[in-house]
Amino acid sequence: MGETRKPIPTLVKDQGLVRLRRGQIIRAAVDLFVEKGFHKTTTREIARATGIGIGTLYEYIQSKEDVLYLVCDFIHTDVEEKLTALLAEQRTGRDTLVHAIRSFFKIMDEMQDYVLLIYQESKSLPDEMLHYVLAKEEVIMRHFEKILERGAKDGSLNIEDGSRKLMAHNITVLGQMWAFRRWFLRRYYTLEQYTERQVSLLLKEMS
Amino acid sequence: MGETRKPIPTLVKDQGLVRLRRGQIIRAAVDLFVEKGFHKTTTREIARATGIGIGTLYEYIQSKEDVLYLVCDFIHTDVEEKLTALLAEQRTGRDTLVHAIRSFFKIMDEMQDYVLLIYQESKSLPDEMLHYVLAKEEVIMRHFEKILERGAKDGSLNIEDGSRKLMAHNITVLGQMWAFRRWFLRRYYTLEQYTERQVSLLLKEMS
Amino acid sequence: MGETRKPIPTLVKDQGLVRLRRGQIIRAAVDLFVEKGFHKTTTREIARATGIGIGTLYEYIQSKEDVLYLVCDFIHTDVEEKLTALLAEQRTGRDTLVHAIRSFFKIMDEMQDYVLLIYQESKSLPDEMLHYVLAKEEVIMRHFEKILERGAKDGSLNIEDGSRKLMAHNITVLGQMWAFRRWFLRRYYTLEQYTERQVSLLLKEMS
Amino acid sequence: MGETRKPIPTLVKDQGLVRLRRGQIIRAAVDLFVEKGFHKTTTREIARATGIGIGTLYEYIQSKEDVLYLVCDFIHTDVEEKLTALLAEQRTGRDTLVHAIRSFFKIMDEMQDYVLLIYQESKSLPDEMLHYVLAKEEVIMRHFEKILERGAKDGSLNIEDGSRKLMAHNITVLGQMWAFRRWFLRRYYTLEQYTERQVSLLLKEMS
DNA sequence: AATGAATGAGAATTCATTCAT
DNA sequence: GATGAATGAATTCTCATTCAT
Repeated sequence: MGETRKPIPTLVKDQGLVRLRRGQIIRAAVDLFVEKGFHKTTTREIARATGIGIGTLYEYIQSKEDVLYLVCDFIHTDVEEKLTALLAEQRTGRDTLVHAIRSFFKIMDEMQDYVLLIYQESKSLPDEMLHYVLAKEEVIMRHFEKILERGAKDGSLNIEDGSRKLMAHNITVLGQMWAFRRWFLRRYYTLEQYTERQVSLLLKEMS
Repeated sequence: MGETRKPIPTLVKDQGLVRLRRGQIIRAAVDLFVEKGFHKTTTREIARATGIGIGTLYEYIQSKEDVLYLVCDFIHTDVEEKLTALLAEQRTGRDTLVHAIRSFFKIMDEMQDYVLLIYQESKSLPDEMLHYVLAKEEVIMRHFEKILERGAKDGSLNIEDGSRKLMAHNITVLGQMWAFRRWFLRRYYTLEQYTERQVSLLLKEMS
Repeated sequence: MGETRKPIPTLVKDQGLVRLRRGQIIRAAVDLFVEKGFHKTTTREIARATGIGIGTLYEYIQSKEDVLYLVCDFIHTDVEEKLTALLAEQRTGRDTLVHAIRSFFKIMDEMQDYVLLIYQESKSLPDEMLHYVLAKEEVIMRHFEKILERGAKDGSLNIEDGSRKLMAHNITVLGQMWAFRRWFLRRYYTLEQYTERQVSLLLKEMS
Repeated sequence: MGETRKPIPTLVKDQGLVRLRRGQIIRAAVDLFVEKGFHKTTTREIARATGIGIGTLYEYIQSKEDVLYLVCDFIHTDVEEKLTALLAEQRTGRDTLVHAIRSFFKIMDEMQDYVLLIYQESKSLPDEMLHYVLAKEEVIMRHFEKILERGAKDGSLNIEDGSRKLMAHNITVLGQMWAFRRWFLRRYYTLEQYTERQVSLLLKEMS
């Protein structure tokens, strides 16, 4: 597997400092992007919210798109870390899947704004960066794929090989939709209701 | 039920002319938005592609956002019309649903670019316009809801009342995702495969 | 002979207006460039001095370099027109040459600042534009070349073919140097003295 | 005669070190200026090419213009040194002149880029520095003036006093033009041809 | 003496919108 | 109704210079 992250050039040599400042930039930018969207956020606002000068901002990035990429990457990494942590305690087969779905939906709920952000703004990324972001998205899907694979092997999940990708895709998408279509879903379901019904739907297919 | 469309003010009195010119504007703008996105498309480009002067453009709209709204509304209306047409020949119960899903997925496939457009750009609409767009989205979902209702009544679909909204939502979303996540799905499935597997998944829940 | 001028794109359709406004822009810019140089003149200053808004300026040009090109082209055209006018009354042979040199040196004196401008700023032009400017420079040299050719033919000037380009070059350069090195020459010579001595020098070679 | 060089203030006390570092700076900057021009070269680039930090650069100079001055002065000094060396073996009268011209033209050929640099960028110097640079230019002209004077005295050159400055000026300028107008001259003459024809032209005047 | 992170004034350019014709 | 020239606020990004370490 190749590199999973595109390195963004910086004029600053001290790598520790770069990590620190970029962390500050990301935290400031993510809120602004959520609030006003990428296009309506100005670089000056990002700098001000970060607590640094506009000139300093450009010591750590090369273009406004770089900030968007850093933000997208940060969100994906965060999702993945949480997912990985939650899946550390690996039970077997079907149980793992149920557990994973519940966890993932919960994460999607917590990170609503960020999920939305990626869905709506990642199109503004330059091609190459977009590829990296989509690759990360796939990494997340592959978590579910692996669980499905395990379940198929130990006999607790009944799913043919050709449907595995699709099922992993569905799980991911239905989780993200809790965030993306909250304007609709929240009117009729709580997170728990939404989760349990989707779990039931998804498992019925695989019984 | 309230108005289903927000009237956009115009300086021109002749209603026929307004409809004509706006049609031209929409057709020009939709292609530009698909190609470069809403923000990167300029009003000048819209006017040029429409074949009218920039001043004339502003006789028919009041702001660039108006164009985006007209475009979104046009797309939704198109989807709905196609859906309505395809559902005119109403069979009963489960058959109708399967037919509807297949039709809807096909429409989503044909209108890929437009689905994408709405997913990515509707956030740029002013609040009020966004509400109208989301309301239209619901109208589409309600099509499926009604079919589900009919199926429940005639006994051919086994679905409890509380799950109906969710199911309609899932159908809609999974259809849209064929367009939105084509970068992934196309690698593994054809439209037919995707459709049949999703149909099978959705129906198993309701057997 | 190919096109002698590079067309600069404009957003304004009315060709008469374009000529008018560009004339205003050139007149404003040439003074600013003479006074502070190309790099230290801002586009806003050019707009202000022209009496138009910054946005309007960019309706008539595409970049700051365009203004520099327009200015360089204007100066060259001006020199050439003056030269052509002065040479209309064509005497023969050596007389014409003497007359031409005197005229040219006088023009160089009148246009000192502009000659300087071209010598110092034309390097800031994009490659293609620079070629057009150098081509114009050659057109001016060719005026002298032709006179030399005529003189050689009618026997009043003794110059071999291979030296003609060089001689035309020398005349042009020594004229321009009256402007370019005024900081030195003015201390010791008046324009008349400079002219007569150079004429004498140049003619001695060709006797 | 006054000072021939403007002292540039430095924060560093050790004079030897100053000379060393400034030498490095000049060598780095001259190439950059030739390649991209003064304005498009950044101080950061100069520092990097010199192999020192940007902070260190400013220990040895006070402004970017200082670097330009150091570079111009270096070039002039170089020209002068080469000229002086070549003229050490002083023959008499007319021979010396011919020898000097040939040498000078050769130097101009070797230093093409640098001659161009001075012609195009010295205008960016602050007034006072510009005066020093022009003074150096005069020093070079005076070399030729002296030779002409000697030739006049020993009878080998026929030139009246009032023309001496002009003749020295012409020699200098025609030499520099080999560099400055290479885009034209190179098409028709080699350095040797150019030199011999100019020598012949200049000497005819003085026979 | 050396360093390089921080800075912010300033620059070119864009673009939605207006309004006189 | 149609037009398109005029506008200037807004935006991204640069870069010479400083100063604490």
